[in-house]
Amino acid sequence: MRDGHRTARILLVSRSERAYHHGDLAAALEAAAFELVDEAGHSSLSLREVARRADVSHNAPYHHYGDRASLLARLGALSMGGLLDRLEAAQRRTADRPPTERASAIAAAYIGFAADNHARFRLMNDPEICDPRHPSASMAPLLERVHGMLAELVDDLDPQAEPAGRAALRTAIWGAVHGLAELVVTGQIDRAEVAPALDALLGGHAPRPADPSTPPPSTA
Amino acid sequence: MRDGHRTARILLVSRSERAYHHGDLAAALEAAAFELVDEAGHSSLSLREVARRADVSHNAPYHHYGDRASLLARLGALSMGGLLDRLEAAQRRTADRPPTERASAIAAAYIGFAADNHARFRLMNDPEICDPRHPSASMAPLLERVHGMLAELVDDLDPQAEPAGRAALRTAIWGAVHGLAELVVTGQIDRAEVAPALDALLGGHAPRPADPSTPPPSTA
DNA sequence: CGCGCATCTGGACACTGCCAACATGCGCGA
DNA sequence: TCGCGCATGTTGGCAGTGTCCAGATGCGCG
Repeated sequence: MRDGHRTARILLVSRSERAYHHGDLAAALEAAAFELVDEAGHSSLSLREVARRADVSHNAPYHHYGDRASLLARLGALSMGGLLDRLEAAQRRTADRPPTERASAIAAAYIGFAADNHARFRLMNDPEICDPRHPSASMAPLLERVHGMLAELVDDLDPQAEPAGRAALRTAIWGAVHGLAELVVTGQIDRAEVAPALDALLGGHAPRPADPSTPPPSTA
Repeated sequence: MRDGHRTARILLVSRSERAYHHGDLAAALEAAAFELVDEAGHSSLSLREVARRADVSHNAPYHHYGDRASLLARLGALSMGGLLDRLEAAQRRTADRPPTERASAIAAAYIGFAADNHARFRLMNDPEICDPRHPSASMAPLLERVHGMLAELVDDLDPQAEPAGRAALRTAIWGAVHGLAELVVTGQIDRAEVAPALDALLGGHAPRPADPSTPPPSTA
């Protein structure tokens, strides 16, 4: 440390040359954490490595997140937000198209997000991190909106079904879309197999498999 | 340690009163590991705790599994074996019934296993542990058999579809069943919602939701 | 100006996975 | 039958981790 004048000028700007207070450390931590998650999955994420990448001490994160689990829960909620953005974009893009096409577009968006964000998708579906049954789940309102979209969709697909049948159809479709996403993420099926399967399921015409109009979500 | 005669007689039988060689340590380690997995999920499993429960030194497991990942992979393969057992039992039980009923029974068995074994189901579906793309995946032959069952089933359900359609229907059904299981495991839907959804999906009559004829798999 | 408190720091502890070196005793060949 | 090799077990050690504690820093408000 102390070597005569001030402090050693290490390569570039080191922590010692920065203001003591960071400014927006929480965001920087989340960005660094997403970097790690995308690189190697959330199970190997280390709070200390996050702090290192944000160029702060190993204890700084504790002033923004009580513990590792809280950080991961936050990342999960952010990821769910990213998924929801894609779903709503697909919904808007097909607002004036027939229901089957809308259903296909939304399903493709769901699975596309999972395929583009393996690690985040697994993170937000890990019940040890984001358990919807937990009372303080910050994901609850987001899940609510996903459910809402699904309900609306199924109502459009089959307007004259009685309530019980609609509920059953809703969870069936949800399960199928979610399951296909999971199979892609775990590498059990190839992404190319998704569109035909969706076709078989919804009967309608699935949109082109690639979905370039919605870029992968940024960290923010 | 040394307190006069022999060695301290600690409560019950301690490691020091046991034969130096264990006999079947591998099995004991797997049993202890499954215990931990079932209690708190595989992410928090610690090799040292496994060794402690098997009453051996913290390094003994390394002579049976190269590292933590290998132990978990082994547990994953064992779990997959348990699932396969249930599926084949359901298949045998409905061998002479109509295809839709057989499909319902097998789907219910799949989801029932997941519901009864949350932690093991998650373990064997974690791509960081059991990646089917990995060449040395010991689960490959098991997955093969699951695929075989699925193929046979879909062929029975729709005998005169052309190959492409059958493949699509196969992954669609697989995805739906897998997705419903995942939704139950992550707590996003209740187990009771499964049967109606399967009904909506397969059209047929699903078997009773509970499935008492196949007890939960033992550790072995 | 000065005080409080959110923020950030280094140090410490218990725990972990894994490596290296040594101990034990079963099984097999001479 | 002996004794030697090697799988199986042991203790010890290292680096890395999550979390707690006590102190340093500096922004904002009286």
